[in-house]
Amino acid sequence: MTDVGNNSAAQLRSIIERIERLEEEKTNIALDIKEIYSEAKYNGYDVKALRKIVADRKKDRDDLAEFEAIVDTYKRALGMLSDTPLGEAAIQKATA
Amino acid sequence: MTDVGNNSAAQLRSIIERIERLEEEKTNIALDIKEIYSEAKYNGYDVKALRKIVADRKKDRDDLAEFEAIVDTYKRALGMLSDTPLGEAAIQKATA
Amino acid sequence: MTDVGNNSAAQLRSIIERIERLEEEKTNIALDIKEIYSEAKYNGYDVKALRKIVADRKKDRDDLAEFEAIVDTYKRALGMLSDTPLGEAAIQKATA
Amino acid sequence: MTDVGNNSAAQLRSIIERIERLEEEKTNIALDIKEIYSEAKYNGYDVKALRKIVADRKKDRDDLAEFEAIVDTYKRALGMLSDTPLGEAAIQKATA
DNA sequence: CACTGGAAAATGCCGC
DNA sequence: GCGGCATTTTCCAGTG
Repeated sequence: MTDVGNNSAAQLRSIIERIERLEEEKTNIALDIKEIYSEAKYNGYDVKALRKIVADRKKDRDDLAEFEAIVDTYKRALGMLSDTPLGEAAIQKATA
Repeated sequence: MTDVGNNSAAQLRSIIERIERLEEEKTNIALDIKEIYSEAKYNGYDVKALRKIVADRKKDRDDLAEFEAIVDTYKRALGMLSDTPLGEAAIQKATA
Repeated sequence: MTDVGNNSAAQLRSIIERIERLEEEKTNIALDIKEIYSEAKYNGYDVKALRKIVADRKKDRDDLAEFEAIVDTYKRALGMLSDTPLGEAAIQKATA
Repeated sequence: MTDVGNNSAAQLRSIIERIERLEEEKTNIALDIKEIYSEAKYNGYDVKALRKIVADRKKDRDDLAEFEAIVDTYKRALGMLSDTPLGEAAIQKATA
């Protein structure tokens, strides 16, 4: 086997193991989340409602992020004007 | 608003925030995984094949876990025999 | 092998095969449904909206079925009165 | 209302009704399957075990399909060699 | 009658 | 940008 081959094998192993390590962490976190929902349920909360709240709040955040991305795009399009009163006005008009 | 109400609101807030914190961690880990795949792709690896390797290895682990669960069931079925030479022999035969 | 054993094996085989045959039919129908959605999408329909319509109509049907079950319960509770004007009036009042 | 509107409405109705018809068939088949499990349970079979058998057999079929897909890929990769003795030998070796 | 486990549906992601 | 695929979420029946 060549050195290249060895390196490739070692590199491949490294890739796979890093991924598996992270997948495991992800799974554990998912379990933690489930546990919180379970506790909440035990404490009388409606889990479905909780999930909806979390989802809605996430959607709000995503919408906000999208909005800010648009604002950034406008800012970039406006270039150096963005930090002048005129640029500000343009942005405010565009994002009203 | 009553104290109970305050407590409930605080408790609810705590639940939601803990979940959202964990969801964020989970998302970040997912991003890390994606990044590893991206790097691998950049280094000439076939991402689909890598995913298959990871999935197959996971499948192997799951199969092993299932097998061990069956073994545990057998062990339980054998009950107190399990700590006797006879029980040991039976288990070893069953799990060979 | 005993006759009982044979019968059992044959019976088991029959059970499994009948289930698998039905599962296959079910899968084929699911594929047909997917195809209709695909065609609809190709024709410019919003698949997500279509799915919602189907779900809502199903819910309506279920609600109607539930309603009719309640009516039946009332009718049964009212016994022979159910086919008299008085019974009708009672049912109408109860289901208003 | 325009003719186009009418056509669209009719088309939409057609789509929805075809889907609902198929959904109903699917539900009926699911009920048939449940009935078979119920009968089996009544006859002393372990339903959970039956489900596992069905699932495992399906898994086997899926694995075989996947394997054959890989073989097809190899065959395609071997291209025109496949109808020569050398190509045949290679394929047979690869799929042994 | 609430809970768990399993089927079905929906969503998001990836490559083409 | 779309279809296929994998994951996630929802739904529901069986069970204690």
